[in-house]
Amino acid sequence: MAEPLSDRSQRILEAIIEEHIATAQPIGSKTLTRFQAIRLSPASVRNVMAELEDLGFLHSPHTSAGRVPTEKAYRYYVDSLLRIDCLDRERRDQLEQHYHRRGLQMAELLREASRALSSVAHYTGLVMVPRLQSTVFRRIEFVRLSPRQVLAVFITQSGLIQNRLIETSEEFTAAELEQITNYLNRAMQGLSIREARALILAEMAQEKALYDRLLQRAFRLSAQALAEQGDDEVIIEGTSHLLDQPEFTDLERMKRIFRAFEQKSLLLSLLDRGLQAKGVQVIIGGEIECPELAGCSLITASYSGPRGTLGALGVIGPSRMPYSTLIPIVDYTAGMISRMLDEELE
Amino acid sequence: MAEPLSDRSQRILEAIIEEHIATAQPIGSKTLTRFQAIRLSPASVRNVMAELEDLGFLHSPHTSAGRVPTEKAYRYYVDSLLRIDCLDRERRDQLEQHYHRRGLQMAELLREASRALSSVAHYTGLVMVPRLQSTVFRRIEFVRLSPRQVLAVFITQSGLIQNRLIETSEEFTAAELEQITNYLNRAMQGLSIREARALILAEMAQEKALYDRLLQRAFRLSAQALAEQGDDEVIIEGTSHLLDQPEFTDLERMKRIFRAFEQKSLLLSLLDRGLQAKGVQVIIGGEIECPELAGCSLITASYSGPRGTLGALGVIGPSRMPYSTLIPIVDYTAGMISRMLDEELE
DNA sequence: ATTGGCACTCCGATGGGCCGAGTGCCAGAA
DNA sequence: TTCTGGCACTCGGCCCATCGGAGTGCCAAT
Repeated sequence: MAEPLSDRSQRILEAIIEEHIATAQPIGSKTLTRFQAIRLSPASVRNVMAELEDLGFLHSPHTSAGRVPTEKAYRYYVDSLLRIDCLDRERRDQLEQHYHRRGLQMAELLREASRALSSVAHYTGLVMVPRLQSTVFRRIEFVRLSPRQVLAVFITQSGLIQNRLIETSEEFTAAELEQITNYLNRAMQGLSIREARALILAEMAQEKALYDRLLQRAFRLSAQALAEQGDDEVIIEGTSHLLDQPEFTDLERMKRIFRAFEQKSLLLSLLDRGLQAKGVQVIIGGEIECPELAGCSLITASYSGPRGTLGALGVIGPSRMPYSTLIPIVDYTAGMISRMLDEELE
Repeated sequence: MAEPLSDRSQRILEAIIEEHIATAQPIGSKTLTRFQAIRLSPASVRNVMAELEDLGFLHSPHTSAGRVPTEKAYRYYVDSLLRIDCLDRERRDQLEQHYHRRGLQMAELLREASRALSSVAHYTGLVMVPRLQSTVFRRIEFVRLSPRQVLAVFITQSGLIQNRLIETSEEFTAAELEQITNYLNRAMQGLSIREARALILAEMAQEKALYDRLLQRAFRLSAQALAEQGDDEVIIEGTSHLLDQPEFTDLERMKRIFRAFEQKSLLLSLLDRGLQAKGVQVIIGGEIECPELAGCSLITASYSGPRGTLGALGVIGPSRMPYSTLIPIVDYTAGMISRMLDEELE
């Protein structure tokens, strides 16, 4: 599996990849000789190219076209060749500008992040909204709206606020609600929403044993409040940038991609992978393991609040993407969001 | 301006429009003679067509192609020729299926509506989220999170729930917050959010006259809570259906449209127009008054909660759209949403 | 008023020929 | 052994000419 490419092969491969990323054209041997890094005749370059093709790094669309990098080449490039530039001043300023407005709610902040990503990167920005169920409970509050309607508001340690309208089968007085609120806030302190919910369901299972009628009702109420709820959890911005890519001439392919974008669960599972690793992650082409997104790559990074990882964000586009400029953008954005969440929540 | 088209001209115009909507092709005289409604020779049809072209209803892409309806033709068709079919059983069932899940929050309900519209109509669905500022205030509640953080939750008569995290410059005790809550709920009963905000700002202007220190702080707090806030107010679903339209071969045009979709404020102003009228409204081509959406049409209808109009929804796509099937779908969806909102909120 | 006929126009598909870019291979230079 | 210049070859893209079909406008006949 280990292919120790010679220094020369590496330089040529790198040049081909970068040139192809820039022009979207197949690259020929003569073009390459114009690079200073390559002081060789076209013929020599051709030999190397033939070799790289055998190794699976290049592909010829047809006999008399140049060569195009394969996904394997991009993988190798990202892993071994790429030196990640520091984010240049101009782009950094552009990114910063998006966050001037302070005091944004988390939801707005994340949307702004997606916009920032897409507009600075000129690619489609994705941001995964934190999964409520795995964040830590902080506070719950009930507001009585009418005899049979209660509004539950709960806040997580990471600052997510969620509210839920509950139709109750029995009435609660304001005083009862206050009692319930106090009890629950004590009982669920420090648990994740998921744990809190499990706790309540467990208690409810022993309901017969519960002599305290109020408690019984409290449990029922809070179970409803904490119920799993699949709100849409991926924010996509800048899909129109995809249309500017030359790859776009392939209509069918574009349709596939746009359809994939409408399946948020798909994107969610992709971003989920970015949650695992610490730094920036690059998923290339087939690694996405999703036929609709064939030929696409994804750059993701996770962001965190004061108490650990919250979610992931990134950009998506054709595999021929300027990894060296996009990686710092994604990285910086993730760091920035993390910082802003830290500040905002105590 | 009144052009009393002869019965024969009308029938021919109608046939051309419907055939063009179905096939996306220019229609020739011979094709038309295959319709039973038209018992004429191609030559006669040609005479009528020439006439219709002079009147501005038809357009020839070039000499030897058939004719294509102009926007004026679509306008005339929608206003005078179209008989709106009742929504057929199959489509109605499809729509109903989307709303099986009960107890949705309004935001989810609206998203589901957008999905339903797009998937049944095979067009792009738009739903405008109710404008908070113009809905009627029902209840406000403050929750103290930390010494300097207060969560404001307010609910409108129409059941919209909004929460806002407020950083306070001074501390509030729980008791103070409760007092403030009670006062505000009394003072703002029955006002729109906008009015409530105006009231508070007016009171604050006379701040010097306020001897009650608590009241003063209450005003400041609630002004922050009710501050205008431009959350994104249009839900778009099913953009990929646009890609299935034959018009899509015109790449530049599609790019324009997708870019327009990213400017939510644009769509908002369009849907706003739908708010004025009572029933279904059709906006055709140039009437949209927006160069990015040239050649597009929009079908909208308004939906309402128990206390009046809340927002608008609809579908958007190329002007060559099957108005007769889409209008009932939009109409039914608007009615359905209104009904569900009625039920849900008392 | 309607229709059949006819000449005309123009698009789009088809196919040949040419050009240029790029390749592989080989023999000779370094 | 490694590199390079040269050469024959391949193949896609472009230009152009041709041709058929669809549709039109107009006119004379019914």
